[in-house]
Amino acid sequence: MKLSEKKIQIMEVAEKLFAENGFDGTSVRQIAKAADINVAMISYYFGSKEKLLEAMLLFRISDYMSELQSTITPAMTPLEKINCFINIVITRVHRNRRMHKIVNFEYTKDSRTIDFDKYIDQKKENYKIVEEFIKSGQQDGSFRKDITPVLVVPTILGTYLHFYYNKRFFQSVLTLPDEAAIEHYVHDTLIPHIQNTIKALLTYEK
Amino acid sequence: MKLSEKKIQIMEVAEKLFAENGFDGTSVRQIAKAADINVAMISYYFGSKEKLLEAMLLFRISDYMSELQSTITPAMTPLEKINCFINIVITRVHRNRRMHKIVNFEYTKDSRTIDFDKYIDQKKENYKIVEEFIKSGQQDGSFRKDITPVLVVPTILGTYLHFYYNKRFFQSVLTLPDEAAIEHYVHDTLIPHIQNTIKALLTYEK
Amino acid sequence: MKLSEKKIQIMEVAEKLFAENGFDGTSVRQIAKAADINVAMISYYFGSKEKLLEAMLLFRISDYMSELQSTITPAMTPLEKINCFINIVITRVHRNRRMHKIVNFEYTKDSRTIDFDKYIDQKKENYKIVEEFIKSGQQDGSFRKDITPVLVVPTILGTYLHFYYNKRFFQSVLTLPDEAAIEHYVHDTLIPHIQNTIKALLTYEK
Amino acid sequence: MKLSEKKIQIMEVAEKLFAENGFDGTSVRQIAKAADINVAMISYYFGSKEKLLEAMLLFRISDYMSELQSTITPAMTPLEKINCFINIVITRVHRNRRMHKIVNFEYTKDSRTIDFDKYIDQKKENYKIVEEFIKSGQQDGSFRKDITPVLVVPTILGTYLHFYYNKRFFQSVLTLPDEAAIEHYVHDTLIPHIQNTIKALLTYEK
DNA sequence: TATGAATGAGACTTCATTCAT
DNA sequence: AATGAATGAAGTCTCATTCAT
Repeated sequence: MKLSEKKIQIMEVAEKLFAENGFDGTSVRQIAKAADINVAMISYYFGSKEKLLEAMLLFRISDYMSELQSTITPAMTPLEKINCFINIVITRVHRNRRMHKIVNFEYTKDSRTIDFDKYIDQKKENYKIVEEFIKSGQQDGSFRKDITPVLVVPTILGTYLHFYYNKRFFQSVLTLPDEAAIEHYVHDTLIPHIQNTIKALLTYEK
Repeated sequence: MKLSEKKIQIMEVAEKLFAENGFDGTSVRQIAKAADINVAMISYYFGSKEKLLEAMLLFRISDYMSELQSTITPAMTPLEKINCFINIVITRVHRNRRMHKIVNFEYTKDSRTIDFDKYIDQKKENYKIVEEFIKSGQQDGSFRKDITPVLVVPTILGTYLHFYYNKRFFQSVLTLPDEAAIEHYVHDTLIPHIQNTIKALLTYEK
Repeated sequence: MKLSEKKIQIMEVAEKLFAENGFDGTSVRQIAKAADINVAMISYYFGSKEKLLEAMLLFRISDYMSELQSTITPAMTPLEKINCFINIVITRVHRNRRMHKIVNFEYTKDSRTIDFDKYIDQKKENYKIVEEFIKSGQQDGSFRKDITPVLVVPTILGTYLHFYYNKRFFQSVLTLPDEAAIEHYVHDTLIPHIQNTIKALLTYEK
Repeated sequence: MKLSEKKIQIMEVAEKLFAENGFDGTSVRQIAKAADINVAMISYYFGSKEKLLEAMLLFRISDYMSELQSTITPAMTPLEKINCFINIVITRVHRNRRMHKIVNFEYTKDSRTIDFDKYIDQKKENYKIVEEFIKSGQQDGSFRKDITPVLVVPTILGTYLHFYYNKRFFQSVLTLPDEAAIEHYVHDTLIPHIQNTIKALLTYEK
């Protein structure tokens, strides 16, 4: 499937609406109207509404690959690696926060008919990387040994996730008037907070 | 609105289905069928599908009040208070995880027409309590001073949230075959992990 | 069927609502609420919504009988009789304008299942009376001979009817702020206008 | 909104059914069945049942404009003008009697949500025209001065209205077996009757 | 006698998709 | 390749009535 400009435009509009109103809460008519195309185009281009979501996922995921390997070098200490990972992953997830929100919700559905395999693969990749970093830190003695590596990811992503899902609340509490302010807050305060938290968790001596 | 047995049954069925398939992804017909009642009963009892959700929220929230005040005593140290809070809140949220999932999603919708006021009030209460505990720990010198109290909640709840949203993944990775096993894991491992994390964050010396 | 107080109250409420929103546009629930009774009462008392309408008609019609014979005396001239008739009939119809509006509309329905026989009988009575008056006037030379008596009634009732159906319009044009003002206008201006019109029609020389 | 053949067909069917059974008494299913289209088409074409009625009104009204100005010339006497007006208006109203019946009823509803503005505008136009004719006749001395011009319209239209609403009664009394016979009666007898009545009213000397 | 609960039918509308061009 | 028209299914809700007490 080639990515004509129209297709991309449709996927971007769909991502926005799916994130705002949910997959079931968004009709193809809404998408068509917002993307200024004919309703029939969606079935015509993607086959169905569900396949549009799948196409959008693939589009976003392919947008995504292997920034990690090029910035995290073997010379780094395990803690530097973790910090670097947190920075890259949260930045990424924040950039693609809409897609992540959609998946997070749709993936848990019982009646699901959507194919999330590619997304799940990537997710597992992330878990593996973090586990490796932590284990190497545990081996060289810089990290505590009584940490379950697999639970570190929920703390990293969950903190961001909860922040984003309650965006409106934090906007008001932290006085973040617009998207730019949120952007800055994520980079200047939230990411350091998460890095701090994980560093403390991994290196704290009882 | 009195709570007849039928009403409660409908709300419980609805909660389950809303959590599994989303609010928009669940039809009143499905609910009626699963609850073994006539479709018209939902409008008859609650007025509308949306009001059913609101009634269910109130029902769950009223289930909920003031366990905190009776278990957290002034004699405790700030750290003990925080640990106690984490334990109670995560246990609670886990017990009502379906409701929280539903709200988490529905609340972010742009087109929302549902009244979440009571729920939000409770949420704000939680934030206030945590902030107080942290500030008192900061004053008596037991906690670091460079922590943003408001960001501690996302780390607590977000960790649980992310765990629950990826339940299937963790079930397979951590070999948790059934709900009982998950229950034990949450209490025996996840809650301590979160307590550990927060303790480290608050008391870690650079 | 005895006319308990409750029954009368229900019929009066029903008449008001039927006149305001039509028979199909009024639900038994609305009636029950407005009359402050249980929904089931309507079926229980009257059998059905349609039978309630029929009962209301009978109630109003029996309210109604034979004022004419006692006020119109043989000694009157035909014109006096006509004028007296106009006065009595318009006053009556105005008093029962709601019922007349309902009947006027429901009676023309194709899918009608309501029994209007009693009402129609009364209507025919009216036509006969007017015809008699006119014919006697034509015989004694006081009325023109080229008038179709049966068309005089539409002019009398139609003028009032059109006035009432466009009540809001006339209220604004004629500055009639409330029901009392309308009442006065009907008696002081509209009835004389109709009497004038009919007198002119019947006695005018080309 | 362009007027495809299907749309017109739907509007005509709807007009018939609304006139026969009322707006509330007619379901979109009935309309769809009678027009031999899918139920969804009504929403698809018009948006809703109410908007279908509004579209039908506009369609009929646009059918309607400015026959008056081309037939009523300044050279006519006021009486000729009035007679011409009666002829045109009654002919028109009779042609569109269904629409007028519908509006007459729906417009008086308290719970009304339908936009009748265009229709009302036209109605007001009619009133203005009649008033002008009458006033000019009163000025040149050919009409009586003690007539309320605004009450002349109810007499003109009300007479016709009452005749039409009691069609079945008059059919039997006047032996009018079919629509063609009614048509003739309206033109040959009813319109002259109304013209006679108004002429008498306006020119009669006490 | 009187009522709150409950019901099946049917109301209007919107849905994603397909058809004919 | 692209689209406006059209469709059947399903959505939520309200209806008048009946049931069980």
